[in-house]
Amino acid sequence: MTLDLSVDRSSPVPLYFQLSQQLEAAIEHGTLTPGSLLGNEIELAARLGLSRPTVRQAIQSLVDKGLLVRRRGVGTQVVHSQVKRPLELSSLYDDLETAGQRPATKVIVNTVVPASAEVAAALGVAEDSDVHRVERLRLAHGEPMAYLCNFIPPGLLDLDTAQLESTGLYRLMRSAGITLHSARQSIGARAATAAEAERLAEEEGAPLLTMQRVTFDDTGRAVEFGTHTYRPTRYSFEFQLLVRP
Amino acid sequence: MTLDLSVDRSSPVPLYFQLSQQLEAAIEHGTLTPGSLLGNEIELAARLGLSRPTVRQAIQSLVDKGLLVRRRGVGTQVVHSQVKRPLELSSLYDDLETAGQRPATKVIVNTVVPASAEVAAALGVAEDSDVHRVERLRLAHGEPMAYLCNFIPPGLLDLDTAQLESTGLYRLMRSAGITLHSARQSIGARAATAAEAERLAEEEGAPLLTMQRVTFDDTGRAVEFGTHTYRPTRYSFEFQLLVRP
DNA sequence: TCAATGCATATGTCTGGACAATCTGACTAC
DNA sequence: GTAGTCAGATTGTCCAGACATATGCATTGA
Repeated sequence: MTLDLSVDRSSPVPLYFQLSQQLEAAIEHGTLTPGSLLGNEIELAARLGLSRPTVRQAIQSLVDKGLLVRRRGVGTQVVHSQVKRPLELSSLYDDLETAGQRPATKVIVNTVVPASAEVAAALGVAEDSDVHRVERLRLAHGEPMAYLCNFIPPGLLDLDTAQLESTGLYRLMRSAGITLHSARQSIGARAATAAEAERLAEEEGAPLLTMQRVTFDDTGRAVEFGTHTYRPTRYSFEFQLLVRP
Repeated sequence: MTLDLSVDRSSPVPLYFQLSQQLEAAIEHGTLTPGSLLGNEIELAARLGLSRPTVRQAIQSLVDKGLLVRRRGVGTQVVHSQVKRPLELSSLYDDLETAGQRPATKVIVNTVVPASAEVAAALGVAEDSDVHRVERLRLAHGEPMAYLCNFIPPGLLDLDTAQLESTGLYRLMRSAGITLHSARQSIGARAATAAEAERLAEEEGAPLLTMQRVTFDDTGRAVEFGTHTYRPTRYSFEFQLLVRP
């Protein structure tokens, strides 16, 4: 069947982006069935009144997302597998919200402390200089799910306790004009200490999932250092990986 | 300082790739210092005798890797942060080897079994149909580090015990002509059972790091389903994330 | 029967331009 | 002095082609 594609040249949305969105919708919707060929680029460009580079740019963006596979001499195929979303720089809050769980946050600590050696190294600030320290308990359906301890360099954003309880840290940062760029993560496990067990309603010695993360903005500045502990019976890290060709 | 860039038009290596490699090397080597502007694309193209799209393609590939940031009206900047490598579809074997540890593998089980419901669903094969089952103990410096249980659909590759002990599963697959494309992973934690504790030289009830993974090739076929348990005192998952703009 | 050759097809690479959108900084007007 | 305006610089988007190269299939040859 011929796909119903069209572009609006009067729109400020780039043409390649209009096309890639329509193709992605068609894949998502099942109009483009997995394994089917997309039809060659030249003909597609002619049909839409676009140039081949523009069509290629649209296709390439979907290849990067893992939705399409190109084969020279063959064509462009729709990957047929349950590709969800590749791993994003997401916050636990957003994860929970999209999963339909209603996340709640209880701010335990929201203060300014001198940076320890570890925090100073992670954030790239001087030792003993002031940094924000935020500790939060994240709940889902009223049950504790994770304990989040974060350090934030001063002057980046207002850390209002009420705001911290109503949304996630990443969302606050983005709305403060910070462009998140990359993060370095480490995921491990260890036995709960007595204090941790108490906070998360677990037993001492119970296995906990741990995550440490340093987040950088697009200037390379560290904007956040976090040490999180999760209840493994309530949470696990799920993500999709793509090979870089 | 002016960067020493050049391209070899007689080489079969694409021009944009030659350029991106030289730029990456310069960044890695410190010749291009973090935060410095790259100089505008037009002038760079003229200096190298290339067209602007070619130069843009080279730069774009480094932007995708997170090494550069473009800003309209400003220029292209070298990100200054310890960007290592974004998360790749890597095997534990390769990870250990590049970390300088000498990995060893002991194949515990290498047989063919009927697929359980869980395995059949993950691999997309019929329940009770034959699949390979491989169980391996991965050691580093003679110490057990992880217990790997994998299921592989039949007919994909020869599962030779000697080969499994001398290299990793992913490497075997790649050399069998399989093009790995994506994987769906889940990382969690739980307490060790008596049997698991014994295999990994831990105590019963000790926290273990767990990973489940289904790997797909570029046709969307599932080529491997694995259930791994790691000793959290010896191993953690470390990776770099990039935001997709 | 099976292997080698050749051809059509599709993507990969590259060119040389054009105009638009955005950011920075300097200049001007109040 | 401050705010608004404008010009220059730079990347973003787009075009119309050209040739290279890998793939799959049909044809040809042994």
